[in-house]
Amino acid sequence: MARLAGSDGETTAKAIRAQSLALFARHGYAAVSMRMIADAVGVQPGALYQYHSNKQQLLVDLMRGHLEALLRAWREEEDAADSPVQALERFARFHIRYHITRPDDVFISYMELRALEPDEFRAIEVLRKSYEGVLKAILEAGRVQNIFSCEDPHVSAMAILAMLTGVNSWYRSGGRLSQAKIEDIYAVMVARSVGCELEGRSDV
Amino acid sequence: MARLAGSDGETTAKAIRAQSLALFARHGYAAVSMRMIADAVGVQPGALYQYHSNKQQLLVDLMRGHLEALLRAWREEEDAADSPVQALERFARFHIRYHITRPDDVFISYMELRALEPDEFRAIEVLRKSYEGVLKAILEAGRVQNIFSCEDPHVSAMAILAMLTGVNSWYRSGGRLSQAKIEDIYAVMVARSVGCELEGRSDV
Amino acid sequence: MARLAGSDGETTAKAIRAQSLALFARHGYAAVSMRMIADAVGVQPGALYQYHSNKQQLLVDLMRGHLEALLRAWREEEDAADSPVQALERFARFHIRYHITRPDDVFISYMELRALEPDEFRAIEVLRKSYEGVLKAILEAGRVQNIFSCEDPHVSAMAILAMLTGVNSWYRSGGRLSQAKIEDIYAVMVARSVGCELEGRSDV
Amino acid sequence: MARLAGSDGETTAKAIRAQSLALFARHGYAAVSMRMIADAVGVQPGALYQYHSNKQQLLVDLMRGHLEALLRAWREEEDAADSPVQALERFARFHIRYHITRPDDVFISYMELRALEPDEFRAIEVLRKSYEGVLKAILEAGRVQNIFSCEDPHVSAMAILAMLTGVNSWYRSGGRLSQAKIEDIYAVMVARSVGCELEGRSDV
DNA sequence: TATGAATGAGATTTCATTCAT
DNA sequence: GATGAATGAAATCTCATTCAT
Repeated sequence: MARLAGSDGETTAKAIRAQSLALFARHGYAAVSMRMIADAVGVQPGALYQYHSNKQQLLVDLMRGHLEALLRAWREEEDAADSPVQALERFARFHIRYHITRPDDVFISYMELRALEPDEFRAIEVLRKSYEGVLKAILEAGRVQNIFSCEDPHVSAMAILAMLTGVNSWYRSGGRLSQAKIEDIYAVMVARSVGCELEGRSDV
Repeated sequence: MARLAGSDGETTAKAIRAQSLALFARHGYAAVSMRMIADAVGVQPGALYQYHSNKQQLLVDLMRGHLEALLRAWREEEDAADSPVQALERFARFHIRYHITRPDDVFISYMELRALEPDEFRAIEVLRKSYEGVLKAILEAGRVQNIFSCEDPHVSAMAILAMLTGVNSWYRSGGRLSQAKIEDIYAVMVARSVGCELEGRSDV
Repeated sequence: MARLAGSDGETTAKAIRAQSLALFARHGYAAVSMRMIADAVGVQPGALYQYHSNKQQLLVDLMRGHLEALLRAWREEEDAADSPVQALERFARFHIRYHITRPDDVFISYMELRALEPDEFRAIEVLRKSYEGVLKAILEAGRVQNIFSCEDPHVSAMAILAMLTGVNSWYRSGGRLSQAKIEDIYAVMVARSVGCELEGRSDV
Repeated sequence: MARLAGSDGETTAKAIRAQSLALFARHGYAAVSMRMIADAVGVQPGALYQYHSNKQQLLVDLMRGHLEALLRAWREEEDAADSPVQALERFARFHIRYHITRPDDVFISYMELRALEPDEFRAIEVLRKSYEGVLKAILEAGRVQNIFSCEDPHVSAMAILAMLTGVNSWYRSGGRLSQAKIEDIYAVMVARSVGCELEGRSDV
């Protein structure tokens, strides 16, 4: 019919983001239909096209939103005064903390890259590589200062990111381990993986 | 038309496995149609139903085949005489070696669990947990002998598996690093993550 | 949002007529969406419904506007003192001149009759037959005076109108032939088709 | 379900051609849905895609089929021994006879060119221009031999084709005039339009 | 007078699957 | 063992239209 009394574009836009994120993460982009999203939002499928020009663009908008927010958050978190060891710990803790609270964004931004058409893929890859570059720079700085025993910063960065992001594959909030404890455990493992012991935590 | 001269069920069966594996890995189960698989194999879609009763069962057959082969391979690899440190290194090297050569099987067996219907999911999970149990047992053995500094064998096992399997996300055969070198690097990182140094390799 | 400063109903009405005419002529009524028209006009689709109650009525308004203007123009052009030959030449020249400058109106008024619902169709047919009657009357007058060799005025009228209107299918303003030259050529052909030579133009 | 007992591809293919031709001619390409065609044929819409890869290709197949058959038919009809006057009469009679029995093919092949995408349009235009070239060659031959008073063969060809094809806009089989009589009338008009009288027929 | 949000219907097309041959 | 023809359901997306603002 027409606009329902009280309906509001911004509210609908947020609901579409939230519901499509949850559905894509749970079932995968290809397995989620626009009808499923519309049902979750409480509108007809056609209404989704007022907000995203097609299904692919909806996915792109979710990914771009996540990666841009992630990069902004790190820029606020980082401290130029950190030593490489401090920077590595800060990064590990930040990564876990940021990712653990947004498992759906994380999952689709890493797993649904294959669903992107070439142009969209390239645009998103730029953002993703930009974040990977943060960790690589930290490792490289530690390596040239002979603080890290890290033969190949690229491989180490990939391994560390895989390990850190892997938390999301098993973490459930309210589970046995607190978020802070998980940060502690992983910070130590990350440091050790480049040959460092974090001070005062050899007991972990 | 009837059977083409020279067409052969076993050949077709293998081609279906190979092509569906590659397609599911590249695009995801939901994004691959039976027609795409049939085209890749060189038959009509209806022919696929001579080998797998439906699309879901085709996926299950691929996963079960992979996981059963993986467990068989480990049983041939393991050595009851190993110390926990040796066992951990053997496991790390085995995991990388086995997985690096079967990236498609690995990928779909981890990523397409969500595409399984409940009954099929449970059956596959049993196999998967059985393999995770191998690593957990090694870690637990090292922990009780005070060889590993490993507070929580379950968390550590998940972290290590994530890191090891993560190789597949960036490894390309013929790349800069040999498979043996990658095994070395990861064996050291895995050992360090539980507080051990592998002998004679502090230079890695 | 309310009315934009400076927006003006009459301007919009004219723009809707101009743009819908061009789009219907180029792509056909059924292939043009209200959204396409709105985009061309520079308004939202809903705004179109302030001027025409629905898409069908928009088409009817275009056709009626054209046919009524055509009949008015002929009434101003015709000369009761003409002989049948003069009247036929006048009609041929008028038809070409009037139609050649309004190709879009002409095209949709002839081609989109099939898109009209029965009631609207009948109303438009009355206007169209009224114009065809003009030519038929001229031919009939020439026939009864034994000036035209024209066995069947109806068939001849249809043939002549098809030929004359056919100019629009290839004429492009600024092309090789001037409008006046085209009028000359067709006036001669029309006259000859009923067995007459126009005076002083046997060279054409 | 599956193939119905007794269903047969060639039968269905012909039915699709016949029904889509009739529907496109009556309502226009854009106004006809695949569902309408499927209903007329007596199959589900999806079955149409076994015969034509999409709606556009269905239209192209209809047009190409018509134009190729038309050119083949003329090649069998033409007689190299004809004088220009004889050739012109033969062409006029052939054109009317061929087109009058295939009004739907004719209509869509001339009117739905605008519905073609650029590549398809070019391919069809080649065929259409090839047929126009037949008439132009006849006119040109008569002009250089000073038999036809025809200043511009291209314009005359367009005018004559418009007139001849225009028959389809009013002819109904079983109507007042026989097909032979219509051929006679038009043959005379066409000849006169280039300044010739057909022998023994000045009475028409 | 016009917008912005939405609807309900329907468009084209693809899908997994079936089964007579 | 495989094809070729078809189904019934569902996918993505567009459409004309409505109406609170």
